[in-house]
Amino acid sequence: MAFWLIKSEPGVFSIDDLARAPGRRTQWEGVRNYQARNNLRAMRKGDRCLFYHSNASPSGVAGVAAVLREAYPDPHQFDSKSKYHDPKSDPRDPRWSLVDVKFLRRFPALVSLETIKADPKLAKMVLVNNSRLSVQPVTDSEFRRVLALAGEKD
DNA sequence: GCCAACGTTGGC
DNA sequence: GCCAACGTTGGC
Repeated sequence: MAFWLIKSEPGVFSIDDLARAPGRRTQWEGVRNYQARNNLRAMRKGDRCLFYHSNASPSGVAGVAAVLREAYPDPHQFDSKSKYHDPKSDPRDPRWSLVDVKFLRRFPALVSLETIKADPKLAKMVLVNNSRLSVQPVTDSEFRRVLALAGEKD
């Protein structure tokens, strides 16, 4: 099993929104960055995702989701009314992908970015070193460390 | 709301 | 292929 971190602005879509969604699942739509897209395409069913709240006060990891369905073409790229529309994407070779994720759990308390930055064991996290990447890999030990900081067991 | 960091676009 | 201009992300 692999581990990832996925970002969402809680004002747009929070972990509570995921927990309330039908089937507690959602399409992880709108990724329009190639590195993030490649990470989506590398996800496998059952992989775990840290659900990160960005542009929040404070920002931080709010809980855990799981990959339910592996990457397939993001339908919004072909919808001219969508804000995710990409007129340059060819339907025969779609440029953008998404995965479906499902809610696993919400942490009792957010693991804030400040906490993560202050933790020597998390100094190499992509989050700390490339804060703009919206879908990023997380190592096994980083994942377990964030769970520990959240007061959770594996 | 500001602005640094970063990715993308397009002229040449 | 270089790089300046521009747009976006996201912390603060």
